[in-house]
Amino acid sequence: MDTVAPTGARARTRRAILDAAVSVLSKNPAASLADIAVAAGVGRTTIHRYFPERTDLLTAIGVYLLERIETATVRARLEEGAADAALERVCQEYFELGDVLQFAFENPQMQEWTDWETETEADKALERLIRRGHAEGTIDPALPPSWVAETMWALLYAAWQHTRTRQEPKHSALNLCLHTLRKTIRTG
Amino acid sequence: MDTVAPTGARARTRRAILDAAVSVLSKNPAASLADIAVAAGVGRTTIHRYFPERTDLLTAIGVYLLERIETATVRARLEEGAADAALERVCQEYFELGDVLQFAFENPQMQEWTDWETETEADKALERLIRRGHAEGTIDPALPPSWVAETMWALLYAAWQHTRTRQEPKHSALNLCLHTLRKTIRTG
DNA sequence: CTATAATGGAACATAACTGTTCCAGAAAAA
DNA sequence: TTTTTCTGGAACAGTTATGTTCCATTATAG
Repeated sequence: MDTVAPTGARARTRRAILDAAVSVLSKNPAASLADIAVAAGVGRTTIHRYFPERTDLLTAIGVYLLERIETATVRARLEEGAADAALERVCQEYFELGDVLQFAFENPQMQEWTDWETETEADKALERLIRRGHAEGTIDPALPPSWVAETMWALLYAAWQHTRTRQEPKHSALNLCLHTLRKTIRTG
Repeated sequence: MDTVAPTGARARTRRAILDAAVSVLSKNPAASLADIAVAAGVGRTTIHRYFPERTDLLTAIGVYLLERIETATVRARLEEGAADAALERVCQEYFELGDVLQFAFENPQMQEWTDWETETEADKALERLIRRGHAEGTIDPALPPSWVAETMWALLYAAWQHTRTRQEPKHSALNLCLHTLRKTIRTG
């Protein structure tokens, strides 16, 4: 029950709850804890054991998402190769986040639950990358770093949306996304 | 009290409720009717008079939004001039919708409240426009019409977001949006 | 095997929102 | 002014989600 020394079981159920919460809340932001409990295959009481109040769960989701974005960013190894290629790599990594993407977009209040506003490592790394692209000439210097980043997120959302409404396979949506991003950042 | 013959007052308060609802729900999709009533400067009872149940209000918002998008589309006069120029015009019109934009993005459930799925006149006109652009050569034929449309909406969202987080003035965000859209649809 | 940790479920209290009714007062129309 | 329409607020019942407590059961560790 302590927060310290999380045994295997505790860490596992905690994860299960968080994953289920993201999945359920991304489809219906107003879902109840009972809904989440069912999706997690867990008793509602158990959820309260891990997250005393609803807000505790929400803030935990916040840091969980940030972690996942963080690791995805690291995986893309932004410092290697040409900046535009690295940007495409990270775009692909983010695309794989799926649920997380949808959740973050459709729960703007997230920004209040956690320190979403304060710049994360991922944010900074991304900004560095784009500035490097500006210097290299592989990314249009007319586009501010923050705008490039926001555009990428927006295109990711559009791509995900595209797989949803149209029945299109994920890879073709991702291709459209990358193709569009490429044209967007191109110089000139 | 009848639905027919809406006197000036009735139409006015109805509008006030709808506007307040869009404004409030766009910031907090889980807001209560009491919150909306306060924002509208109206008693909660009055809301129930106009919209007996919550879902009635939500569906009404749905058609209201569709109407506003519809008129914005008409204003852009999509049939006139070059396709890419017309696309920029309609993008500007949509940008002006503000709240509506944010609301539509952050309430995906809207699609269940109303016939959001079924293609509207605006959707069809937009698709015709893009196909025309394909034929003219002013819009990249490699991009399916639905993707171009979704990209435009995504960029609009990004632009609006950009005015929010950064303090940037609206016009410069719109400029970035249009600039990016232009590059996106460019052939090649 | 035994002891501890972890879980699920029932039961309960509480709070919040929804939807309804009723009535008095304000606003508009006649 | 008189009449009709529209409105706000109070009061209420019903529903739902939340948060808590307790206990029996299962899994895990030692």
